[in-house]
Amino acid sequence: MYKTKIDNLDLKQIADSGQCFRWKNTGENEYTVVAFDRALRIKQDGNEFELDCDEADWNNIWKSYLDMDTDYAGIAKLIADGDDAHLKEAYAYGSGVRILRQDLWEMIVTFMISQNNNIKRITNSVDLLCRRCGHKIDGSAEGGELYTFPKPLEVPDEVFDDRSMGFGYRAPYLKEIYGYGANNPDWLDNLRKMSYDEAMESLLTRKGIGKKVANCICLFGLHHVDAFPIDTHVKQLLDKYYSDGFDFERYKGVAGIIQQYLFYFEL
DNA sequence: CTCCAGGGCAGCG
DNA sequence: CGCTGCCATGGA
Repeated sequence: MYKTKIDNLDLKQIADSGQCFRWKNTGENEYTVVAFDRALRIKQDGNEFELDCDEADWNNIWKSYLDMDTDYAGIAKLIADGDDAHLKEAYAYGSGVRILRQDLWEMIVTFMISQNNNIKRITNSVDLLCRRCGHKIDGSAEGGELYTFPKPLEVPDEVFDDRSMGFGYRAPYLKEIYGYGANNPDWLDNLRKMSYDEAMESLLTRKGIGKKVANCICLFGLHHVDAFPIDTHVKQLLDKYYSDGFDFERYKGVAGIIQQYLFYFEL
């Protein structure tokens, strides 16, 4: 058990913010998080957190995952000092939203599934995929068994042909990316070394990854915080509240986080 | 019944 | 280039 205080972090807000599809609400103010082939139970009481791990795991894994190295207080000040009334309202509503540093492969596959899809169906497909092709994580009996996210070579082709997975028309894209990942084992590490623009270019060469999905992968899987994914909701919100244009220049370097506040508020 | 969901692709002009 | 129709699927 590790205890710590964290500001600008709300488990429920993050769980509902549409960036992670494998968080489970396992109790009052308690979530079970699955990432990097591990599970972690987190309990929140205000800004006090109890994490079901030791201090070494916190320092080595979860501290980074929860984006403790980003200055969220500074972003709060940037918003407060500005004159964007709608953004201030959005921030007041979801100041506990963060951009998690999630597993890159999981983000690639998950956001390919997400295209022209809804969060409930995305969650269901991801869950079915993990259950069928991942392996069980130790000590995950209570609150349902937990599984790792299937890596390349861990998903047989027939899984993509199975209609009950709910992949719909995206199934061939997923089959292709799993094959590409298997044949190009250095791809993920190379992506991690690239700039935002380079990563976008590499991602866009894959079938089923367009501009929006590539931006989500850059933001959630590579932590390129300037990535600003524009989906149907963000497009609507930009039209509604920012018909004169959004001030990307002011929020350069944190635009992706701002986008997430706006997105979460719009939901 | 239609419309929509954290879109992208191919086929046009 | 931009525009359009289509893609599979379940819920509203």
